[in-house]
Amino acid sequence: MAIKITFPDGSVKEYPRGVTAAKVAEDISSRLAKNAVAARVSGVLQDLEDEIQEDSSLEIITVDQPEGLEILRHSAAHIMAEAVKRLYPQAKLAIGPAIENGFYYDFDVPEAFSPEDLGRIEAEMHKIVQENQEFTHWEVDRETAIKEFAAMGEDYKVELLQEMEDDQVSIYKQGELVDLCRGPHLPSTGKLKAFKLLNVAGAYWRGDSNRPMLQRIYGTAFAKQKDLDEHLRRLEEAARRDHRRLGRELDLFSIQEEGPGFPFLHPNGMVIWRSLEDFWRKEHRRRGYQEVKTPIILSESLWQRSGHWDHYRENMYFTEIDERPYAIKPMNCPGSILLYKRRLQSYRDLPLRYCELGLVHRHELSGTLHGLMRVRCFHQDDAHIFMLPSQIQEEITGVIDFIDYVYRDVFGLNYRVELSTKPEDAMGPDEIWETATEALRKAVEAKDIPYEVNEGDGAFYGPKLDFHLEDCLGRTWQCGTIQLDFLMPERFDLTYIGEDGKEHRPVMIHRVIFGALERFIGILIEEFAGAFPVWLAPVQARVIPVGERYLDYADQVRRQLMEDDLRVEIDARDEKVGYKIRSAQLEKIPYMLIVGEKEAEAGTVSVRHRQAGDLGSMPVEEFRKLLRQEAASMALQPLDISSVVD
RNA sequence: GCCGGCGUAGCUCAAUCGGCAGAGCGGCGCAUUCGUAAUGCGUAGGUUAGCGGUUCAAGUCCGCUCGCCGGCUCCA
Repeated sequence: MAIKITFPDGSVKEYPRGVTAAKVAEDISSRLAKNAVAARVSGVLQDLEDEIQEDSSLEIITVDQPEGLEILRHSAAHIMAEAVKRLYPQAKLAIGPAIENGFYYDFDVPEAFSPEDLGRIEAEMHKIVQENQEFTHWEVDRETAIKEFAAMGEDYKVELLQEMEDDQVSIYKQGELVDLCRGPHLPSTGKLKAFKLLNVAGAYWRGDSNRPMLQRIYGTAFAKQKDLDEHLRRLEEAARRDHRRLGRELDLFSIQEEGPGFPFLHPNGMVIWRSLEDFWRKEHRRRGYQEVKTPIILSESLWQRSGHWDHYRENMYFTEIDERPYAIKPMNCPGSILLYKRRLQSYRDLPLRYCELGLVHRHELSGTLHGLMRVRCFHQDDAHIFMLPSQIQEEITGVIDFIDYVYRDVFGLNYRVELSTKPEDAMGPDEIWETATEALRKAVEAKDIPYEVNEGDGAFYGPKLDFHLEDCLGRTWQCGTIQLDFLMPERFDLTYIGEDGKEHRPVMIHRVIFGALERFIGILIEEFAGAFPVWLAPVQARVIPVGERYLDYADQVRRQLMEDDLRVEIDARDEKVGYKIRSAQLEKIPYMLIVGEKEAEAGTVSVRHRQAGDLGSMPVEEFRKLLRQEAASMALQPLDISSVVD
């Protein structure tokens, strides 16, 4: 009895019924068989050793494919679990998935793993690989599975099984390890060549801080040792662009023991800050925003009215003035709302766009603080748009375009969008949430921007579109957000006078572009690895006189450049040129201007760029134009001299 | 907040079994006046995160507190 197997290229071949994908792969080429990790049979991923009983399409999945690598990593997690069970028989298994760049497995063990334990576990894994144990699997009905896992003391697996809806579940076994798993897996443990355990961390069972804390071991695995080495090298490189390290090395900011989560901006960091702020102001002005400033401390009663008291109190700081209770603002919206309410508003004046670089304070859990990325006080580039219901779409779209312009066009950053929906602890009725959520959804979809839905992650007053940026290790941070709010206007009884002379209820958008200046600067530091484009660079050019005799000329050059507000300084230290260049390079200063006898006589500077190297000499005036233009255009790459226009 | 790890000079790191706290870089001083990634010599710099304990003796061992790092939870 033969069955027909259709391959991805459309070709069809006959094989005996019950043939395995492994045999088919072997039939095609021994090389394919060697790299194969699983098969996709009629669209479903399965093991290579599973028998194929009917006419099917077949794709052999190899380790070179993303799915193949994922299977490899998932199998690595199982091998790690087996190693852990051998060394710590009392360990209970929780879950162990493949993740981006690796895998993890959560264990419940009486004592936490130490970093040294990882070495032992890794060594045991190597043994298991050596033993080349086969991965086998079978189906069993759920009730039986529950009994069996209960007998093994695998309480977490039992809990998972109890919540599953399928009648039949799939069980995998390799060596001594029996695990509840959908698969597929490698044919055998010997296929795992390149892996490494990276670190161990606590993780709550099911991500719930009320449940037990388990021990999570993270590891990574690749098809080849070369790929693993490359990945480890990238991790090291990423550590070098960590904004906390660069922040110290480039003297941009610091966080002192006296104020955990409260960053200090140094003179160099402040230059970046001011450049961003100038850019921010200019861009808002031309989009019809009006800048405001609202107080940092406001009466507690305001926060009760806004709902923060009920929904956000845990994150707030409080104080008392003249025996009356006040709160330090965690958000800027109530302040903007008070400004809106200060007078009667006409429909003619809407949309009213108030923007504010507002300093907010939030009590974040100590364990979550992270350099500039998560702090306890930060400046939001906030704005509140008060508008007619008919203006919702256009305003949302305007903000989406604004964010896209800033992220992509200006900074060259890639971002990911999430639509965050109603949280559990939310104000207002479901219908309003639905209306608001749909309005946001409609706006992103109209822009054809891909997005994921982040269920239950909205603000307590409204759903939001969140814009995430990546740091050097690929961790994502929420930066921009657009929140649509029907509820605050209600609570504060906001109104505008409509065409009909009657009072109507406006709708609000709360939005940020950078998110927080602090976080955005953190992202930029890592994105540029500290080598900021000229418009942001704390020092744009450093004049390096080759000897003391040329200090006067160096100063003349500096003055000339400073006339255009360029940030230039002189390295007047009594050191050799090579030394001064090295220091400027390490400080990642975009341009170095070497001046000596020749330059002083000709009125030129010898230009060196931090990446391009020696660019030869040019008249000071020409360099001035180049630098001015590079700064003004917010160029991400150095300009070519020939492109500079007068 | 929770789990684990870590904390020595401004920075990077040494200090054997519990036995005199050190080096390089950076800083400062002197010499040198130099042409595209490190000139030489000298010198200052420490409550070994803090508090308590064990010991003849603690950077080292124990306890507590603080901070940092990696995760989890949470969020701009």
